[in-house]
Amino acid sequence: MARAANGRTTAGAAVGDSVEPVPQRLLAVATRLFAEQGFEMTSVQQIVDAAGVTKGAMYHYFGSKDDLLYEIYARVLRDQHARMESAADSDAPVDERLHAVAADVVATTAANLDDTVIFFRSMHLLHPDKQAEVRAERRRYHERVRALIEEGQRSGVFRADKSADLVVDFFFGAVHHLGTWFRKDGKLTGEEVGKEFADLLLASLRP
Amino acid sequence: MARAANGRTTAGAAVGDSVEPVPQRLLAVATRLFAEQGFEMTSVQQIVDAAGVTKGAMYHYFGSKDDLLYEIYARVLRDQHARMESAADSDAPVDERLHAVAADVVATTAANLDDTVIFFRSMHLLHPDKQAEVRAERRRYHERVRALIEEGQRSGVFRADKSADLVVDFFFGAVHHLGTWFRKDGKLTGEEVGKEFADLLLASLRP
Amino acid sequence: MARAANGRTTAGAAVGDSVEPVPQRLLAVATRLFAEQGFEMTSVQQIVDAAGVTKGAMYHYFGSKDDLLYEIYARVLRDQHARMESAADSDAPVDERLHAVAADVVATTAANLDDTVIFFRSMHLLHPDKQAEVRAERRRYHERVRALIEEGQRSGVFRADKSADLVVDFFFGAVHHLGTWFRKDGKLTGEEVGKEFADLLLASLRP
Amino acid sequence: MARAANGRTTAGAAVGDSVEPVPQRLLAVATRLFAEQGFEMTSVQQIVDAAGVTKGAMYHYFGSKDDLLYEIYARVLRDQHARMESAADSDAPVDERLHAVAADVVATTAANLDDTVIFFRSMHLLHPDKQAEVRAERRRYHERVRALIEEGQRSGVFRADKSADLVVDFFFGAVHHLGTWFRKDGKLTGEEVGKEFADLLLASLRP
DNA sequence: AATGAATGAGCGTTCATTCAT
DNA sequence: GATGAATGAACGCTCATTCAT
Repeated sequence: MARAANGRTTAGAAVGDSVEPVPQRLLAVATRLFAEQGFEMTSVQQIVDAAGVTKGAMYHYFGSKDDLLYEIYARVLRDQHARMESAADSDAPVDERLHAVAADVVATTAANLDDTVIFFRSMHLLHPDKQAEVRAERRRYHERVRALIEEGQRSGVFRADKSADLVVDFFFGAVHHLGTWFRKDGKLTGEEVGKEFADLLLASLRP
Repeated sequence: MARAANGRTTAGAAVGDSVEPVPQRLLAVATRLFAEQGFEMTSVQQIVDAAGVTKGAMYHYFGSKDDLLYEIYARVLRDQHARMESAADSDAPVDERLHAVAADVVATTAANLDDTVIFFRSMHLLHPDKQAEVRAERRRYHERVRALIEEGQRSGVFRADKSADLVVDFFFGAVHHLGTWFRKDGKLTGEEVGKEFADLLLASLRP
Repeated sequence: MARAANGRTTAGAAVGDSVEPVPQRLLAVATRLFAEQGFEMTSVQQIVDAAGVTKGAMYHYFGSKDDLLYEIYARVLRDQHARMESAADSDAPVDERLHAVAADVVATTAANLDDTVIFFRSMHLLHPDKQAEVRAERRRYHERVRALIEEGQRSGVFRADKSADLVVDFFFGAVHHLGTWFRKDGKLTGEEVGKEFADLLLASLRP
Repeated sequence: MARAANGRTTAGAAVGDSVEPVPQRLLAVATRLFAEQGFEMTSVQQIVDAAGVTKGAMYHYFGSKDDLLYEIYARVLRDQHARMESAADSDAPVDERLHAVAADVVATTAANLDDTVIFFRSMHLLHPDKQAEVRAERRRYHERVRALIEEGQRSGVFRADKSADLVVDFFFGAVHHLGTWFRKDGKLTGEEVGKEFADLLLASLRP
C-alpha cells in the first residue's frame, strides 16, 4: 500500500480509515469537530487531518469551509422533513398524529444532537443567501405542524384560544434546546423524552 | 467643537461619544455587535472604533475579548436572578407564583434579546473556567423554578406524573429560543408572549 | 525578468531570491538579523521580507519565531560536536589532542561568530524545554573535553592540582566570549587566535 | 496608614516595603527581574509592581526603561573600576598585583552575577550612544590590566611571546562567562574561583 | 483526483510612554 | 512628587483559500 513521506496512508482502506467515501467522511468528521469545538475554532487543517485526506481533496469536493456547514444542515433538514411528512399524513386522529410528530421530532433531534447544536450555534456564520435557504426549509417544516394544530382547533380537539403559531414556536423552542441538557447517557432516552414532551404539548392544548 | 486629525472628538460630548464611562460604553457596543455579527466575526478593532476609544483603553478595563463576553453574561444573569427571586418568594398561591415567574422571565428575555442570543450562540467560546461559573449560576436559577413546580406537585395543584426537571427543561428551552423568532416590532409584545407562554406552561401542568 | 506589482520577483533567480530552498534561506537571514539586531528587536516581518517570502511560508516550515532560534542552535551544535569528536579521538598524545581540539573550537567559533553571539545573548528567550535540550547537548560537549584533561592529569602530562571542570569552564568562557572582541578583519585570523588560545590553555596546565 | 482602592500601601514603610529610597528600590528590583527573565521579557508594569510604586513614579526618576539598564551598568562599572585601581596600584611585585587584580575581579563578578548576566545579554539593546559610553569605560578597565601584563613582560616575570591584548581577552572572556555556570550555592565560593582562575592566568604567563 | 507550498489579510494582544490632574 | 487612564504602533501568529504540479 502506498505511503506518503509523512506516513499517512494514501490509498486503500487502512484500519480506522473506513471504507466510506471521502465526502461523507469529511462531513462526518466536520460534524463531530464543529459540535465539540465550535465551527470557528475548528480549522480546515484539523478536519482534513481527522478525515485522513489533504486540503486539496477537501476543496475538490466542497467549495469552502462554509459549504461544509451548509451541507450538514441540508442533510439533516432533508432527513427530518421526510420523517415528519410520513408521520403527519397518516389517517389516525389529529391528536394522535400531532403526538406522533412531536415525539418523533424530539427523538430524531436527540439522535442527531450534534447537528442541532451546530445549527443553532453557527447558522449566523453562513452566507446570508444560504441562511435564507435554510430558514425557508425550516419554515415549511414548522408550517406543517402549525397546520396540524389548526386542524385540531377547528375540529374542537384542541383549545382555540391560543395562536397555533405561538404554540409551534413554544414547542420547537423546547425541542431545539435539547442540546443544552440532553445527554445520550442520561436518565431518559430520546424516545422517552419525546413521549414526555409530546404529552406536555398535548396537555397544554386540551380545551 | 474641537476635532483631532483622526476625526475623533477631543472635547465635549459628541453623538456616540456620550458621557457614559468607557467600560459601560464598551460593554453596550460589544453586546450590540456580538448580537448582530456573532462574537468571532466581531473584531476588537470594530468594538473600540464603535465605542470611540483605542484598543489600549479597552485592555485597560478588560483582560481580553473573552472577558467582554463574560461580563455581558454576568450582568444579565445578575439582573434576571434578582427579578426572579422576588417573584418566586411572594405569598401568592403557588400556581400564581409560577405563572408570574414564567411570564416575567419571558418578558425580560424578550427585553434583553441580544444578551440571550449571544449567550446561547457563544458560550462555548468562553474560557472553560468562566463557562463553568456561568453554568453554575444558570443552574441555580433553574433549580429555583423546579422547586416551585415540585411545591405545586406536592400540594396537588400540579400533575405529579411529569418530572419537574423535565418540565423546567421544556419550558426554558422555549424561553431561550425566543431569539430565533421574537421581534420587537412583531405582533405581540414581550409581556403578551410572556402571558401566553405562562398559560401554556400552567395548562400542561393541570392535573 | 517578470516582476509582480509588489516588486518581488516571480520567476528566475534574482539577487537575494537565490535558488536556495526557502527554509535554508530563512535560517540564514534570521541568523544574520538576530546577530545584528538581537532576537527580540528582529520582527518576523523583517525576516520574511529579507528572505523574500511571506509570513505564511515561514510558518509553514517553522512553528514559531522561537523555532527559528532553536534550529540555528541545533545546526551549530551538531556541526561543532562532529568536528570535536574526530579531533578528540585521534591517536596522537593527549596534550596534542587537547591542543587540536582547543584550537579547532576557537577557529570554528570564530568562523561562525554570529551563531555564538546569538546563542549566548538569546538562549534565555527560548522555550524552557528547548533550552534544556540545548544545554544538555552543550554539556556533553564540555564533558568530552573534561575527559581529555583528566586523561592527561592521570598520565602526569598535566598538573593535577586544578579541577578539570574548572579548567573547562575557564577555557570555554574565553571561547564563548570571542564574539565581544573578535573581528573577521582584525589583526589575527580565527586559526591564529585558536593556536594562541590553545597555547595558553596548555601552558596553564603545565605540571 | 493610607490605602488606595487597590489595597496597596501608599505611604509609610510597610513590611517588605523597605526604607530604601524609591530610585534605589527600582534599580534593585529591575536588576533582579532582568536577570531572571531578561530585559525584554520584563515589562515596566512588572518592575513598578514589584517595587511597590506606580509607572508615573518610575518615569519621574528614570527617563525610560532603557535608562534603568544603563544605570545598572554605570553602577557596576563604577564599583569595579574603583576596586581594581586600588589593587593594581599597590607596591607589591607585578605578578602578585596581577594575581590580586584577577582574583578580585572574579570574586566581585561572582558577587554581582546578576549585573554581569544582564550586561552581556542585553547591552545590544541599549541606545548606541550609551553603548559606546559603556564600552569605553570597559576598555579603560581592560587596558589597566593589559598594562600590568606588559609591565611583567618587560621585566621578564611573564613570557613575552604572547600578546598582552590577547591574554586580557582570554582571561576576561572566562570571567565574563561566570554567569553561565557559577552558582552561589555551588562547590566553590567566588573567592575560591578567583584564586583558581588567577592561578591559571599566572601559570599561562610563566616564561 | 489530489497535493502541499505559499499567499495575504487580518487577528487578539502587548507595552513603553504621555499627560491632565 | 505622583497617579493611572489612555495612546498608538507594533508584534507574533492563524487560516481559508489558491494553484502549479
